[in-house]
Amino acid sequence: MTNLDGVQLNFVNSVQEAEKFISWLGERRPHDAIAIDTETGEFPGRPRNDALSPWHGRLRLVQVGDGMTGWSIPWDEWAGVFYEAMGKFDGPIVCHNIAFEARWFDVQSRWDMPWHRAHDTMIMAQIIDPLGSGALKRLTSQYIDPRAAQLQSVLDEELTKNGWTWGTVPTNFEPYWAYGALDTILTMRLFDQFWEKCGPGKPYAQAYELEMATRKIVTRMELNGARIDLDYSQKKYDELVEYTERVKQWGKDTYGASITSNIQLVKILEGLGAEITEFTPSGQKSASADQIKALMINGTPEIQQLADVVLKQRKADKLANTYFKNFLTDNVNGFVHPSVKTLGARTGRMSITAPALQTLPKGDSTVRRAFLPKDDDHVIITSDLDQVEFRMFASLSQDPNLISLFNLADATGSDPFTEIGREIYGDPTMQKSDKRRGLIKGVVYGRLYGAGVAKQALTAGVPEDQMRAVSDAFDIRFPGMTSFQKQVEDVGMRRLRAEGEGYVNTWTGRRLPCDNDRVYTLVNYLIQGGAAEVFKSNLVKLDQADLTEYLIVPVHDEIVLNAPREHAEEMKELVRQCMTTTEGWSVPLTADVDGPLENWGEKY
DNA sequence: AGTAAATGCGCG
DNA sequence: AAAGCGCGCATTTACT
Repeated sequence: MTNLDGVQLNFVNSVQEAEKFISWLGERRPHDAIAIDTETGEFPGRPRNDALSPWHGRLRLVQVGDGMTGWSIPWDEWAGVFYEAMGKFDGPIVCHNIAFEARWFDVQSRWDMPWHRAHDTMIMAQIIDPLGSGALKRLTSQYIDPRAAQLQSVLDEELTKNGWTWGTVPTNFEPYWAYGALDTILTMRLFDQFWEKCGPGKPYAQAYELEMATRKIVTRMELNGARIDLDYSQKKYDELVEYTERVKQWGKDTYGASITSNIQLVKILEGLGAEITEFTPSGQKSASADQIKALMINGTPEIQQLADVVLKQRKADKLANTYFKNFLTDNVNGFVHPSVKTLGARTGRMSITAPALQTLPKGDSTVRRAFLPKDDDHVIITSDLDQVEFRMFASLSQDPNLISLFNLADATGSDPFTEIGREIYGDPTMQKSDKRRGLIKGVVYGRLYGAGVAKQALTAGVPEDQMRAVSDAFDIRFPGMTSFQKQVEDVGMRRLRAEGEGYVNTWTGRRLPCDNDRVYTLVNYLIQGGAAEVFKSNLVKLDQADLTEYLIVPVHDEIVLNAPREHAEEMKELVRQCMTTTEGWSVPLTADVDGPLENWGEKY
């Protein structure tokens, strides 16, 4: 813990102050690094949320600082000083949440983030503590000086008192610019501490390098955006809303209650003689799709009709309001620019919001059809990793039989699950369409997620005895799977007892902790987290192949991209190579490529 | 009135 | 001995 005694906060609002700032910038300092931050706001009268979007809001302050001194520069009046300073400065630049700053500079300035010498203390914090909040305020209280939060509180009170927002507070209001300037100092203090764990030769060096490279690429994807067919989206939205409204009214007219209220729906169904057998986590009678589907099999004709209508209504509502509505409201000139957290999940997976492009329905093409290439000269191509988690699991388990079956499948171009099925059932004629393949997948993914045989049977929709037989056969044929799981859990338990926390380290050295009462989840974390890092490494390879400008969106183990119409086939081959990993694993981590497509939905 | 929790459902 | 992992979004209901 350090403290903030003696720090200096400055405001650039004159030629003299500007000269002092430029002179200060030339001084020597630890790491020769500076921190950069921005304050942004909505345009007066516009929605508050605009303050966070470089396409809707405006830059208000840009701040530069080191461990002891911070400068706030009002953007409208003194941007020139910032450009001059950045023209001279060639040392490391540290930000807290660099993606935010980089987007604003990209959209609203003629300065671009020099990623090759840039750092992010939020990424460092999330690697060091995957479960902690990355918020600067909290990190400052924990690592630097709890008093720093007070300045923020003063500012919050002043904003309220004066009726100001982030868009209307005067840039020369001292608590505002001082708060901004202090953030650079706090960022640099965090950097000093975190560098001890993330810098070259330190435990998290490889993980940090991978994350910074990923952040650069993914930020470019956010800026690229995804082109939306607005006419189609509007037409579908209108159709679907018209349908849902009509059905809801029918429910009211027929049953005098709302079929979109689950409580009321359960009452209606029971009134018709239905028996509810499913329950929610809190013990209430459930109106889930599974329950309703069961009623469609067992119920009276009237129950069946209602069940059918409810499921159709839910589907239409989901498509209209979760997808098409957001495409229409979120787009900027026909492109949606999603927000991607590159360390969104505790395992190191990414998560995407506004809109949630990782959750588009894949059962049919209705929603994905709305995603177009960026212009007429391009087409869409996509590339998916092949069973990446299972392949990593096989590789880590070092089970020779499992590994050789993957190699056999790859050599003959067949399906790994089918090869395993032939082995398990002793039936070399088994085909991919065989129903028993589902049980094989159930056992594999059940184990990857830590499910018991009962749950595996439930998911696969077969009797438990049948699933247990398959599971037992797995243990006999591939004993390495269970022994690997046991080993991971044993290490986790030992660490929990010795260090107070169970955890695994992925292949880059990243540390992934579990909840104390769920040590069994570590197997999944190791696989899921390791696969996320493999995928991120593939993004780096795509970047090194100069394909970043074509990238659209990452979906866990899939990348979607534009390809020049005339060179789609060459690009497919290049992408396939970048998405394939053969070094470092006993089973090749292969990838498939699809396209050329006129829209994302053509694949479905 | 605004926030949180519960519920349900979309994805890998 | 047994344990389904990780997310985001919309709506309804419960609570302050």
